[in-house]
Amino acid sequence: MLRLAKLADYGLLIACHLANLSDELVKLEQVAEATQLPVPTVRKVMKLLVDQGVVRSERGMKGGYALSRPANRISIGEVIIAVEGGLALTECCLDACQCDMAQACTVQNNWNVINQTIGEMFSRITLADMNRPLSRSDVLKYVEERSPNLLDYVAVG
Amino acid sequence: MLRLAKLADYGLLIACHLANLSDELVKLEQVAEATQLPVPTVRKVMKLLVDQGVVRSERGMKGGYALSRPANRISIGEVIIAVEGGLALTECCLDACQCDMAQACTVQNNWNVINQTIGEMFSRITLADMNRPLSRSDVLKYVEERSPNLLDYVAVG
DNA sequence: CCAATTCATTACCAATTTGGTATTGATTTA
DNA sequence: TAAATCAATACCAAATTGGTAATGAATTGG
Repeated sequence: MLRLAKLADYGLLIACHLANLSDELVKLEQVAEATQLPVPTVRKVMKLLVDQGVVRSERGMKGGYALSRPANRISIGEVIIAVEGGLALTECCLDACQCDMAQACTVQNNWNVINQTIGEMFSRITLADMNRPLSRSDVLKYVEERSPNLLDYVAVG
Repeated sequence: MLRLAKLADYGLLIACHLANLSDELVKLEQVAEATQLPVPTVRKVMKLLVDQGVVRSERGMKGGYALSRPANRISIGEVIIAVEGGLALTECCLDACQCDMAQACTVQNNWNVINQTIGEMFSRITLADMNRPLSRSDVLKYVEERSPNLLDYVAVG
């Protein structure tokens, strides 16, 4: 139903791995071994994470990778967006609505609302959270614990 | 970030269209025209919807398609699953966890919890809901309005 | 200053997935 | 029996995606 690209999944795995090492710099190959992922793939994902400021890197003999912030200040949404490059459940209505049906745009707009709600949930779950078992009610808390102002921040319909 | 396949999007559009016609049988071509989708594509999606019991069909000269239940008793989750054939955000840990990292499976398990939460949200939003503008707080209600028992139904960690 | 190590960047490829098409068959109505 | 309409199968082309290879740039340490 909802698909998360493998690379995004990898990115999350990698980020959660880094989250367990605090500030220590780890080499690409170490990460690859720890996560059981191919080295070139880890390299690719790392680049994306570095580009988006989720991970910092240092070159040279003592170089390596580490999270650029504490794990509890990096959201999984940030990681996913970094790797997948954006968030969009549907494609229509992004630039200009080509479809004629007025009703279609109601549907599309509703999707956007749903999408944003999920996106906000993802922006509230951190890497630190992901490294300990989450219960279902934990997840719900992330949805519910938003400021009332935010609730209707996005005007619709 | 989260991608919904085009076909699933189409399926939703089609289902929402049918939802506006109550029990009236509509022909494939009419649906194609109304939704601005290619006829063969609509046919493909229809087949999936019929197979899963979301839509009923009748052959012959007075044949056509209609929802198999009232629009407020068909969830968008049902439609999406019908077209996409299942729900899975990630792939690991579906059959057997191949990865060594114990931590990896914590992450994967958390994903499952998140996935199920979203899935349940989708099972609470109906086609009828999708045909009127939803506000963000509406969406939240669907997440919150679950019985307390359900909350911790899925044991984790 | 040079060599070794490690990350950065670019370009590329192979394979799966996906959206879409065409054709032939089955069923109902008139 | 003929026309209309859905059903089913097989197929294709294009886009996406996961993964590879090779070369370049920066840092450390002798």
